[in-house]
Amino acid sequence: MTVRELNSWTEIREELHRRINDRIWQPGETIPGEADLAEEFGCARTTVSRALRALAEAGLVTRRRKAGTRVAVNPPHKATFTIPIIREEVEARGAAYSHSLLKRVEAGLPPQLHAAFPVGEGARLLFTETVYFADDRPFMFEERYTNLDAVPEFGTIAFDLITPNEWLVQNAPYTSGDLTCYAANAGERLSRFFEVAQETPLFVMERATANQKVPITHVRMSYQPGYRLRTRF
Amino acid sequence: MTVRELNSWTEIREELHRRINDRIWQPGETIPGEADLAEEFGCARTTVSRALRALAEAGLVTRRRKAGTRVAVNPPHKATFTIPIIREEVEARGAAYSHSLLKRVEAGLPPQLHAAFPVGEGARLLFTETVYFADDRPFMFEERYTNLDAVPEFGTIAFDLITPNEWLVQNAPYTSGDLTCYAANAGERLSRFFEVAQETPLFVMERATANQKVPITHVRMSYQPGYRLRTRF
DNA sequence: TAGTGGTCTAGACCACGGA
DNA sequence: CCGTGGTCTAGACCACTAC
Repeated sequence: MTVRELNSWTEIREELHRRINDRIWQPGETIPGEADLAEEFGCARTTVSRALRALAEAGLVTRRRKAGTRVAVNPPHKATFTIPIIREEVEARGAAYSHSLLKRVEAGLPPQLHAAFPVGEGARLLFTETVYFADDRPFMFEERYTNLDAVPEFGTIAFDLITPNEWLVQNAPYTSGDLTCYAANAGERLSRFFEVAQETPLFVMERATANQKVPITHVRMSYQPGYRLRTRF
Repeated sequence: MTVRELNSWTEIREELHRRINDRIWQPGETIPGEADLAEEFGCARTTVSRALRALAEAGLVTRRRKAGTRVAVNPPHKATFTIPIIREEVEARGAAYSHSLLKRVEAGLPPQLHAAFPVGEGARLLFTETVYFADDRPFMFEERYTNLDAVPEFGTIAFDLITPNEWLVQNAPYTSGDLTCYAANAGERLSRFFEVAQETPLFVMERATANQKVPITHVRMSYQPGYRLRTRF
């Protein structure tokens, strides 16, 4: 059997992927080192390294110095969601986009949010409430606390043309964050907005962002009934 | 001002990240080419390339040949969820794990799943229903259709020690998939399992996997009331 | 301590795609 | 066309860590 020379890292990645899928290398087994594979494929070690790094990022193999590269036993299911800008998401559905600022007031942080959004006691927070529409029907309901000590300019914006979210995305960079998804009943207030029963289940996302440990904003987004967050992998 | 020489790709990534955060390079602006940056930092172009690739994967910049590298205007919010093995998730909470197979029958695919799980008409499907417990309290309820034409051996397994999911993870590799999250009411059946009102909102995930376009399995996972899917970025 | 992956270099060629 | 990013090479040194 003649081994075809593979010299592109994507080809090598696919070949290694195939060997794992076909159980040529068993789960938990240590596969040959970079140098050996490079020799087999007739390419530089760097190229093999690139392919193996891609497989490691995908979770198919685990790599450790000295111990070598092993086929993952339980390849973790990883899924990357791209949280779209609401405006783009609505327009992608072919609907007309609009939004409306319902509330804008300096307020204290509800106690239950202290863990998720650790601002100090004396922090100045602006609370905003925004509804996003698709074809004049409510699409998403947003409740947001923003740290004015971190982004003072946020307090001076009229959110008629731009949304709080869009302004923050463009003007308040963040370095880390936390995202949570859960299900909740619409309840009294949201049931009126979405014109459904109070017991209607809604998909809710909460996101907190921070810049170098300085809390920027915390937002709860309640989506219209039937909303689905979807991704392929 | 003396420019400190940066010769590690992570240092360079951080420096470029800082310049973007500090608006030294405006959103939408084209930043210097790899060769220029390499000269500035006193390192090889490969190293700058590595740093820029990382920023591109994070969505902070967009890169195109000839056009160069631009600072992203609306950095997309990306979040990677790691869908854990239920056994590990339960044990990570310090609870005792167990599971129970409730049902196991060859069945046809419900019409509403045809879009998400495109098996042919004559496909042999095994339907399994499994409850996962944490400390003897129901944690997750799983309804699964598995394509026996793709993984015949699946039909011969007694799922007392291993769960359908674990068996598939270890024995049926997949190359692509689709993940959907939404909120749903418990309804009659699940309300009895979780011992809650029928109107209780539950967090639901549906996952379909395929190997080279051959559908493998479709699973709906309904989590206990109050469950939250969480990730940091 | 020795073996393995991780990284950096200097140079080269190539592929894409804007002008 | 031709500039830019994408990739490959051969070699070197380093960092981590299992043994």
